[in-house]
Amino acid sequence: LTQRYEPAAHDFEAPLDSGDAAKSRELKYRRILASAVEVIAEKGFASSRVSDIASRAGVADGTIYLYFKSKDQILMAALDDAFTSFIRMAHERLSVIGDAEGKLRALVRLHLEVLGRNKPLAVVLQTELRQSAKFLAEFSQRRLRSYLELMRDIIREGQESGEFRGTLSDRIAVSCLFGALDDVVTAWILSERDYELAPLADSISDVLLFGVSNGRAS
Amino acid sequence: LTQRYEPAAHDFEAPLDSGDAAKSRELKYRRILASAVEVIAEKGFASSRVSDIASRAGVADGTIYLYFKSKDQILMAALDDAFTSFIRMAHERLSVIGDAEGKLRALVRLHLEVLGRNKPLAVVLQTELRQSAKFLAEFSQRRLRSYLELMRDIIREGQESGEFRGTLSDRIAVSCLFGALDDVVTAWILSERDYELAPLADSISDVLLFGVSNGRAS
Amino acid sequence: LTQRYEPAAHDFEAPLDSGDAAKSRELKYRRILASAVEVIAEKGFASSRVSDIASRAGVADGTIYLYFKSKDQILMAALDDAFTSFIRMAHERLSVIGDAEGKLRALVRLHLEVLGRNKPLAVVLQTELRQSAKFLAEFSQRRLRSYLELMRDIIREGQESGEFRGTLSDRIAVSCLFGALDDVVTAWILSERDYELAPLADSISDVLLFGVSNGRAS
Amino acid sequence: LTQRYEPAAHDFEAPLDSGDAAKSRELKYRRILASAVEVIAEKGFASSRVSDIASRAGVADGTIYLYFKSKDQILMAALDDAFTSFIRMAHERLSVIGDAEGKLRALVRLHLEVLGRNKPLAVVLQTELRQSAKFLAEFSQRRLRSYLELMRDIIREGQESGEFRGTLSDRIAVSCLFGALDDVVTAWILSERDYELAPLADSISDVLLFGVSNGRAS
DNA sequence: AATGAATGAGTCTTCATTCAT
DNA sequence: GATGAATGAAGACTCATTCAT
Repeated sequence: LTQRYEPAAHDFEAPLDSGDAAKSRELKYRRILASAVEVIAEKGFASSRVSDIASRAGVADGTIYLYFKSKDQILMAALDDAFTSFIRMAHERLSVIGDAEGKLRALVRLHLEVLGRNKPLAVVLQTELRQSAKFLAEFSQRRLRSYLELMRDIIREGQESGEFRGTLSDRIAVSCLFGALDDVVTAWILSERDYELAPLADSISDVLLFGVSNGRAS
Repeated sequence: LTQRYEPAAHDFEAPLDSGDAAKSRELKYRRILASAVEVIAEKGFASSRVSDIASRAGVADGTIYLYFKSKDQILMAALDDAFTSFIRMAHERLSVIGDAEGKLRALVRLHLEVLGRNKPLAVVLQTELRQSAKFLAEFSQRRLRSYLELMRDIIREGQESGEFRGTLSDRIAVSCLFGALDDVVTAWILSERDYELAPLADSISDVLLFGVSNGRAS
Repeated sequence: LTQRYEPAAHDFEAPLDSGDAAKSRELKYRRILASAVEVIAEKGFASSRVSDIASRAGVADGTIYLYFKSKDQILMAALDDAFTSFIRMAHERLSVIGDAEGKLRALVRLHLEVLGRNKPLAVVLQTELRQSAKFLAEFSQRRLRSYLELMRDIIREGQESGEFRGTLSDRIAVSCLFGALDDVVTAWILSERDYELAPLADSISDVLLFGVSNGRAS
Repeated sequence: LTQRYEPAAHDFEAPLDSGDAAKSRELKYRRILASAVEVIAEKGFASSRVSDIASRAGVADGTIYLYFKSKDQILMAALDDAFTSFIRMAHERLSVIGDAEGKLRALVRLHLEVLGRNKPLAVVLQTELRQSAKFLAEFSQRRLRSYLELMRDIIREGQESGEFRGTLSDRIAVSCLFGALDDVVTAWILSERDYELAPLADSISDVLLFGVSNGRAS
C-alpha cells in the first residue's frame, strides 16, 4: 500500500461511450471488484492472493492487470467505489429531510443499512481501511473526509437551528457520531451471533442525541 | 496473521526466578517489544521487517526468535502488553471513584492520556489491531473484551444508581463510548496538526453524558 | 532465441502473385520489419515488446503474427533481410572492379556507407546479432558466412594476382578485415559524437593493406 | 540490463579484513561468479535462470542476493572482473617489453591466450557484452575503454619511435587491432572445430603490422 | 485480413525462519 | 545465549501468443 492512489480511468469514462464493448468491460470490472471485496473480507488483504481474486471473478490472473495497476489498487478502488456510492446515497436521502435530528437519525440508519446489507464490504471497510496509517491518511483525505463533513454539516445545522447544543465542539460531536457507528459495525462483523444491524439505529441515535446521563448538562 | 495467538511462555514465567539472567532477559524482551512498536508504527506491520526490529533493538535477527515465536506474535505480544498494563491502570484509578459519571470521566481521560503519551503505541493500536478481521476477533476475545466490560460495568453501575438512563442498551452505550474514544484517537494520529489529546476528555464526556440535543429524550 | 530459424514463407512467395492484395501485404510486412529494427535499436531486443513494434507499425498486436511466427523470427527476418540486400549490393558494386585492392577498398566503403546511412540497422546488427552464441552460430551459417566468403574471395583473388601477400592465411586476413569494419561501426554507434562513417573508409583500407609498421614484413 | 552498474562493495574490501569469514565469503562470491559465467555461456543471459546459477554454485536461490543485487549485476560483475584481471595481466606483461612491435605482438598473444584458456568467459565477453547498446556503452566507458587506451598507447609509442607509420590515425589502427582480435575470438567460439587460439597470434600480428598488400603504402 | 482482449506460463526477488558456529 | 549467513517457499506481475469477433 505504498503507491499513491489514482482513480481508475473508469471513473471518468464518458457515459456516452457505452457500447457493448464498454458495457462488457464495465461488467468485468465490477465482477473483479466484487470478487476482491469478498476474498479480502475472508482472508484479509495481506493473505489474499491475486490469483484468488482472479479465479473467483472467473478470469485469468493476467486479466486483473488489464483493469487494475496493482494488487494495492484493487483494494483502493473497492474502498473508493463503496464510499462514493455510499456518499451519493446519503446526500440523496438527507436532502429531503428538514430537521437536524431527522437527518442525524436518517444518516445513522443509512450507515447501518448499507453496511448491514453487505457484510464483506463492511469487513473490508472496518479492517483493511485501517491497515496502514499511511493508507488511511491518504484515503481519509479523499473520501472519508467528505463523509465526515456531511456529518459536521448536520451537527452545525442543528446548532444553528437551536436543535443541538451550541456549546459543543462540532469536531468532537462528529467523532462521537462516526465513532459510535464505526464501533457498532465492528462489533457486528466480529460477533459470532447473527443479528441485524439496522434495528440498532434508533438506540444509537438516542444515545448520541440525549446522552447516557439521566440529568442535564451543567 | 494466520496463526492462533498463544501467550508467550514469558507471560507465565515465575517471578521468583528473577536472578540477573532473568532480569537481563526481561530487559531485552522489553527492548525488542518497544522497537517493534516503533517500527510497526512507522511502516505498518506488513512493511516492517523482522530485521528492522532486530537492528533497532540492537540484536541479531536470530535473537528475535529466542524471545518470540514469529513475527505475528511480536505484534500480538505488543498489543497484549499495552492492553494489560492499560487495564491495570484503569482498574486502579477507577477503584477510588464513587460515582458512575466520575468513573466515566476518569476512564475517558485515562484513555486519552495513555495513548496521547505514546503515539507509536496509539498508531499500532488504531491501525494494526484492525488489520485482519480474524486477528481482531481473536484479540478482542482476550483483551479488548475485558476493556469493554470495564466500560459496561460503569454504564450498568450508573443505571443501577439512577445516574444513567435505565432504558438504554448498555451494549450500545459502550459502543458509543468506545467508538468515540477510538475515533478521536484515530483523528489525532492522522492529523498533521500537533495537538494534545487529553484536553479533549471533558468535551467528549460531555457529549456522551448529555448528548448533542438541546432537548430531552422523549 | 531458442527456436530454429526458418525463412518466412514470404521469402519464397511467387512474384507472379503480385496483385494489389499481395502488394499491400508486402508493404505491411516491410513496415513491421522497419518498426522492429527501430524499436530493437532503441531498447534492445529483450526489452522490446511485440506490442511496441505493433503500435509503431500501426497495426494490432495480433497482426504481427499474421506476418511472423514469433518475436524471435522478427529479429531474424530483419537481420536476414538487411544482409541479403547488403550482399546483393556488394556483389553488384564489386563486379565492375578489376583489381583486388580496388575491390577491397570498395567493400570497405560500401560497408560503412550502408550502415552509416541506417543507424538503427547498424545498432541491431552490432548488438543484437551477438546476443546469443546459439543464435549467432545459426545466423552466421546462413548469411554472415556468405558475406565473409565474399571477403575471402577478394583476398584470394589478390593473392593469386600477386597483389596481396601469398603467405598470409586468408582466414586470418578476413578476420582482420571484417573485425576492423565491425569495430569501427561499433565505436560509431556507441560514440556520443556525431560523425560520418564513410570518410573513414580509406584510412581503414590503408591499415589493412599496408599495416601499421613502417618496415617490411620479414 | 537497465540499472547502472555499481562495483560490488567487494571490490573495495580491505584486504586486511581477511579472516576466515571474509575468505569464505570471497570463495563463495567467486564460485557464484564462475557458475554464472558458465551458465550464461551455455544458454545466453536472457535464457539463464538465477536458479540455474544458484544450483550450479551449490547455493540456494536467495543466497545469490546476498552477493549480488540483481541478475543484471551478476553479468556486470563477471565482465568487470574478467576485464580487470585481464588488464592487470596485460600491463604486467607489456611493461618488460621495450619496442612497440614487441608490445603489440605480446598483447595479441595475451588476448588470445587468456580467452583461449577460458571459453565460457570468451563466450560471455563476445556475446553478452554486446547485448544491449546501452549496457555496452556504459561498460565500455568503464573497462573496455581502458583496454583500448592501452592499445592506443602502443600505437602512439610506435609512431613516436618511428617503428609505426606516423600518418595513420591511431584511432583507426586501434579499431583494426581490437576488431581483428575480436573477430578471431568470435570465429573461434562459433566454430564447430576445436582448435587452439594462441597459435594464431603471429599471423594476426603479421597482418596488422604489414598489411595484406604486397606493395608499399603510397 | 485485422483486431485487441484475454490468457497463463514463467521467474525474479523478498524475507521469515533456521541452525551451525 | 547470541549471531547472522543461508535457506527456499511463495507470489505479484509481465508479456508473447491465441482466438472469438
